[in-house]
Amino acid sequence: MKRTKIIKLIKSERPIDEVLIKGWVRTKRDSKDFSFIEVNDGSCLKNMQIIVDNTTDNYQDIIRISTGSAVAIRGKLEASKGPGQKWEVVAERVEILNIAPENYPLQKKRHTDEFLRNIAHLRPRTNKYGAAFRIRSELSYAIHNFFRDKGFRYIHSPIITGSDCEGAGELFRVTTIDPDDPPRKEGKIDYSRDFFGKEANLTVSGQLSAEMFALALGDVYTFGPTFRAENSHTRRHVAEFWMVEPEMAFCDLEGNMDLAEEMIKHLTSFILEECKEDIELFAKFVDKTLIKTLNNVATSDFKRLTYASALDILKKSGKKFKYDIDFGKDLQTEHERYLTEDHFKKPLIVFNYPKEIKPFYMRLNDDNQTVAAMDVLVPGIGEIIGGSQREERLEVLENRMDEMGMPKENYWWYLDSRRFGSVEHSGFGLGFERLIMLMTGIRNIRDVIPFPRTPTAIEF
RNA sequence: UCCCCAGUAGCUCAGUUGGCAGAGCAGAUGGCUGUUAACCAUCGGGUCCGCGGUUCGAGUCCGUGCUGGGGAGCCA
Repeated sequence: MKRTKIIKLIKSERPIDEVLIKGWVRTKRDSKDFSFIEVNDGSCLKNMQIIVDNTTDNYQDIIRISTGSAVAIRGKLEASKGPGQKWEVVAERVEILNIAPENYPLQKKRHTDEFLRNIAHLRPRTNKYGAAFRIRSELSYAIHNFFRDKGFRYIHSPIITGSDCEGAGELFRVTTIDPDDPPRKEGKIDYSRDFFGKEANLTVSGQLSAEMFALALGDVYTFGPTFRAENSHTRRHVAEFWMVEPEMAFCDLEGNMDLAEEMIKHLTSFILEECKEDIELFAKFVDKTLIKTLNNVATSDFKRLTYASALDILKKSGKKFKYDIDFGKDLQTEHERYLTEDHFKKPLIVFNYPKEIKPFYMRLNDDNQTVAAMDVLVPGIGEIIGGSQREERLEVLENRMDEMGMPKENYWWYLDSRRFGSVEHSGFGLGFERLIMLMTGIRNIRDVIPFPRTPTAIEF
C-alpha cells in the first residue's frame, strides 16, 4: 500500500477506510485506554492526530514512542470526535520505524533561533522552519513562473569566474594549488600553473554573463548561488546566498523599475494566496504585522524618488542622524530605514545616484554627475534590489573604466558587446533570502537558508 | 575590521548586598475514558563557557581567552 501525504488527507471530503501515513512524531498524549499521537510528514504545517487503542497489537511498544520518532500508521480516516481538527486516523497498525532516544534535541515547545542554528540539520523538523522552507520553495517556483510568463529565458551563469567583475565585495579564491607547496615565479605564486591557468574565484554576480545573453535572447534572468567573502556580522549578510538577476535588452531605467515593482508585488500576492497556512504561522508567532505589511507591499505603488530628493527629505526631516548626508555620500542604513519605515511607510525606489559611489557599468546620465542606478528599499529589510541601466556607449564605458583604474584587457569580451550591435539595456539583482525575510517576517537571514555560511561557521 | 550584549540542568530561564545551585519543560516510574505544548504524583539530572586573580568565601567582583548574538562598514 502506498502512503498518503497528510496535506492530502486534511483536505479529504469524506472518510477513508484504509490509509497509510508515514512521518515523524511531534508529541504523544497517553490515557489509560488509548494514546493520541501527532504525526507530521512535512507536506504541510498541520499534524495528523492518530488515535491508538490499548488493544492494538504492540501497544506496549507504542506507549514508548517519543517525540522525533519515525512511524508508519495504517488505519481509517475518520471525523474527529474531539474539537481542534476535522479528521483523525484511527490506527489499526502502528509500525515503529525508528525510536528517537531521550536526547533528541527538539522538544514540543519553543526553542530559540540561536539554539536551532546549532542543530541546523534538525531544525527543518520544527513548525517554523518547515514553513520557512516550504515558502522558500514556493517562492522559487513563482519566480521562474513569473519570468516564463513574460517570455524571459533562464540562463545558467558560471559559478567559477576568471574576472573580478564589478568589485562587488571580497572574493573566494578557487584553486587546485597545493597551499603547502605552491609553484612560484620570482617569489610570487605562479597562477599560470593553477587549474585554469589564471586566478579564479567564486562568482559575486551573474550580471556580466546575463548582459551577454540579454543582448542575444532579449529578456533573460539568472537565479543561482553567489559568494561574498566579506567578514560581515549582521542579520542581513551571509557568505553564500542566492540571487535573481533579470537583464533586459531595449530597456531603460524606468522599464527596469517597472519590472522590479511588478515582480515584488506579484510574488507577494502569490505567497499571500498560495501559502496561507504557513504565512499565518509567521503572522502569529514571528511578526504580528506581517499580513498588513504584505498587503501593503502587494497593493501600494512604490514611491519613486531621485537620490537628490531623498537627500532633501532627510535634511528636512529634522531627525538627528549619526552620519551626515551630503551629495556624493551613499545613503546609510539609518537613512534608508527612515525613508522606507518612517517617512513613506512603504517600499520605495531611489534612483540616479552620484557616479562616484556606483560601479563602472552603470549608465552615465546627461548631467555627468549621476548614473542610472536604482535601489528598491523595503520596510524591515532595507535594500532588497540593486540595479541600473547599463552603459551601452563604448567610449563612455571605457572612460569610466580608465577613471576607476580598471584593467580593460580583462574585460575585452564585455567591451565587445558594446562594439557589436550595442543597445540600451537594464537589469537588477534581487537578494532571494532578503525576499524570503520580507515574506515571512523572519529577522535573521541565517534562518531562511538551509545551511547558512557565515564567517567561522560551516559546520553543516 | 570596529563597537555593544550574553554564556547557569538536555531545552527556556531565575539566582537579591559576594554566604548551602533553583523553577518550568524534556527524561524515567506510576495514575487518569477524547487529549490538543494534555493533566496529576514521585524520582534522577550541574566543569555555573575556559584560564588566572581579589576574598575567610566567587554563579555573582576584576583580567584574559573562546563561543554565540546585535549594531556599523561592505552589500543582495
